[in-house]
Amino acid sequence: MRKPDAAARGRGRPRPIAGADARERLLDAAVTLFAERGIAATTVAQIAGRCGVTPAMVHYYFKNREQLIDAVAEERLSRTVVAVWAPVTARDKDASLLVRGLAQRIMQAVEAQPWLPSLWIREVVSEGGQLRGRMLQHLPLGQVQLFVTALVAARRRGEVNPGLEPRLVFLSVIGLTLLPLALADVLQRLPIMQGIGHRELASHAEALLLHGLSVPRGRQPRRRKPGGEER
Amino acid sequence: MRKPDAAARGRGRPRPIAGADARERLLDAAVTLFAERGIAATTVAQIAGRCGVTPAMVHYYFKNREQLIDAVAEERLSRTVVAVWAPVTARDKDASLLVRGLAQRIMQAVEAQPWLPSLWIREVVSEGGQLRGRMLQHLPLGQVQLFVTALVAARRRGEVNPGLEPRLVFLSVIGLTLLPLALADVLQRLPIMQGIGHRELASHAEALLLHGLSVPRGRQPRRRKPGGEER
Amino acid sequence: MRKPDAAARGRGRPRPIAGADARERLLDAAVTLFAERGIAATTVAQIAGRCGVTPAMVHYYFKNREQLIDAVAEERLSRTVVAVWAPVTARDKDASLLVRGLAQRIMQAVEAQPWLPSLWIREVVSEGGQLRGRMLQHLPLGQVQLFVTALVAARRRGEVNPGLEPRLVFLSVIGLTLLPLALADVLQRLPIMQGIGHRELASHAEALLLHGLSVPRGRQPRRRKPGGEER
Amino acid sequence: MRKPDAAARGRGRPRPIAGADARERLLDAAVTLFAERGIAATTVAQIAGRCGVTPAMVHYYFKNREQLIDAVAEERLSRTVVAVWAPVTARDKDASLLVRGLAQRIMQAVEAQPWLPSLWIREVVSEGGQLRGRMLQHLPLGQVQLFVTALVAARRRGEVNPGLEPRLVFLSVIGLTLLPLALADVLQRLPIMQGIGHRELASHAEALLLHGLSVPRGRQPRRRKPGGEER
DNA sequence: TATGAATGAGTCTTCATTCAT
DNA sequence: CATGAATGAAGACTCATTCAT
Repeated sequence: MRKPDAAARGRGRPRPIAGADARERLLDAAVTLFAERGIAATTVAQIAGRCGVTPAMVHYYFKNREQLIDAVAEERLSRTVVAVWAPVTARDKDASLLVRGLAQRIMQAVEAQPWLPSLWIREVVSEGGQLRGRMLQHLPLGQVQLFVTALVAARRRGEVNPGLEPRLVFLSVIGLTLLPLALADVLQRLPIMQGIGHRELASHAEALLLHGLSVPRGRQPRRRKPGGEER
Repeated sequence: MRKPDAAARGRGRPRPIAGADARERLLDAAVTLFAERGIAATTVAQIAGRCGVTPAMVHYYFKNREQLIDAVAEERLSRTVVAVWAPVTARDKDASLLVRGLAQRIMQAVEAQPWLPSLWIREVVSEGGQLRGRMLQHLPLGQVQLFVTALVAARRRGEVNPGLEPRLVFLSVIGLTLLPLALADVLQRLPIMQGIGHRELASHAEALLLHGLSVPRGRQPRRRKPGGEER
Repeated sequence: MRKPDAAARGRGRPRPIAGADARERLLDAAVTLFAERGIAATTVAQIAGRCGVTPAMVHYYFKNREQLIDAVAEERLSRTVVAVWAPVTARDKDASLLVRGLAQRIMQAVEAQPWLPSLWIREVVSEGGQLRGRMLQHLPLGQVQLFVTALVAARRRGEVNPGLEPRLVFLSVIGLTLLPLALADVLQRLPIMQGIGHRELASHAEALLLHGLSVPRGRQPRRRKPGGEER
Repeated sequence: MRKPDAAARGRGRPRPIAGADARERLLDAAVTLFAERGIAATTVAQIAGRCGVTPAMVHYYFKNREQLIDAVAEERLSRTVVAVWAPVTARDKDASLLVRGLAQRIMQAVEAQPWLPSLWIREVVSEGGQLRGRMLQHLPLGQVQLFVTALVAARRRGEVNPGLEPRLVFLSVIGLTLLPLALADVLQRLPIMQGIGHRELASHAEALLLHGLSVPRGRQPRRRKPGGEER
């Protein structure tokens, strides 16, 4: 257990494939382990072990544990976040399309980077998460702003449920996608949840989001009938 | 061994900071720190320090770090969870009321236990969370089952958006409440998010949930047209 | 060699004499080892080993290697320095007595603290010495100033070799005492140096200092005959 | 293996920083760093870095860290020592001239090799100094012997202060030159020591040494009164 | 109850050293 | 000559845990 190298060599695990980009492979191992057990609970030795190298190698490429985390934030998480938000432009007007697009890109990102939900939930969303600060700086604030602005406009035009707070919608999208996705593996183990996979999560979230976003009947412009809904 | 409280409470022994029993105060400190920085990043010494006692005392009361975590799960988290779910009974039929009730009780619980969102998000929802296993055993599965069953029935009666998966609804409630609440303190620091507090989060979530839960116009019973699910 | 404990226990070396002030014993071990091999070359484990305890104990008492060094500076070196300089008062006028007193107190200090010469030479005198900065703050500058002032006055009164720089005299004392003392153990191994011990070093230094300090004949006040001595 | 210089010198191979041979430049960097921070605190990488090469190059030229230190001793320190002692011959009889000569050559050596005082003080004089053993073997014992013998003779002839120990005189010279020189840079930072440079150190040391070496008045041959040694 | 002293097991980090290229 | 990649060994430091008092 002190030297997983010996154990790892010999098996079909990734071995020092000379020339292969060790740095990239270390980052992959790191991001996976960070998602699996949390950054705080992941040791440099574990990351190294996954790649069949010694802990010293990790320092060779990253100098610091801290800088390794930086690299994960910038070269893994950040890129994913950009990919999710980049398609949002000033020309997008339709609230439903915007929201559906965001949700779908998140689901796609998770398909390719299964570590995303757990890592985001634990290290960005949670108080004191180790990637919070790092991510705040790398957030595509411009796109988020566009997203919010478009929703505000649509709401003003009466195309969006007026009970919603436009600035919170993207958080709702995250809450309805990443959070259940982070729980996906436990769900599968629960007998009650049989048959629920990513596809089901996605369609549920989309149904809830899109209809929830739409304007309630009683609130239709011009056809408002009195009767206080939602408190 | 778990409860020297009763025995100790009666006497007038000298205590560093008069007040609640040491054991309870340690649990409070633990749950707070666990929420603030995560279980893995919290040392026994930090917990002890918060109560003005030595780490040895923590072992006196809990024997183990593991057992301390157990105690937090059972005597803090579990109770809160029960309080949230207990009111769900077999008699509840109205889906809206069920969902609204759940959401409101979650918000109330957070008001009293501010550590809830962070702790739940990081240690229960996240993969490998240290409270996952412990919570699964303490989940009021009976109530959850009632909740799901009621939704299934309501959906069958055409009172619920058929695009939704009844078994996922309670997850959606969590995703729309605890996740944004866990981010509340960061939001306050963002200029764009000025004016968003618990109240706004609650009303946004409720608006989204309740309307999202309702039946879309085109889907009203009696006017059901076959096929045509979203994707 | 990894665990000197086992080896050390059993022998007549200082063993965890319960109750005995471990902190003091650690400081003693530290100062000795620092003198023997230099601060940079002394590991925390070596210091602990000398006292028959684990390296963790060193951190228990000193938190840091750095703070251990601080403690050595303040609680060992500094005190010795004070003892050497404290007797200098504003009432001392006689240059010879001043210099002889300083030299003698240094020799006495070395008798009681054999680590003094090596430690001072390497860690205070040498460029980048680890005790330089720390000692500068703890130097009894007041006394040094008195010493210099007295010499300046005596020189002005014609009682001191005018070729000397009063501000450098105390450095000369150090150079003539601590430096040879630091070499004492090598000297003893050289056949040519047989019979030279502390006593001989002291009397040699004193003879050189006191006569060197005195006024050369050709420079006696009132009897000055021309003829440029000392360049 | 020691000298690829000759072979390399002829060619026009690409060098990071054109100039002296890499090996010589590494030695220069090493001796400088050794003086600045001590041998123990100097890493091979630091030495390499100063020359713009990789640590591996240091091993190419010196095989070992130990052998690098050897080379510094032999090819830097030793040469300087020889230069200082070489001029001492069996024909020198005058004690003053001998001592003054030694002192002056030391000062000259320091002018050309500023690393000398610190390196000598820390690594030769100090107990356990890393150059002690190496220097003992390279000391020009013959010349030292001549020096001592001449002083013994002069003392016997009544030309030298009889309170001195002839074998210790050269140590006194070192103590009065190298030790203050090692402190020179600190002194400059002290306001009290303003205006004290190498020149002042030299003249002070010479004044102290030469007069200290001379015969005290009361001790002049022919006027010796018995008894009455200092102390 | 409560603590101070003590430790073993680990974690991060540094560094001299090697080696294929 | 020269380097980048890689490592073993060690060193500082942390922490949960124990135990005598």
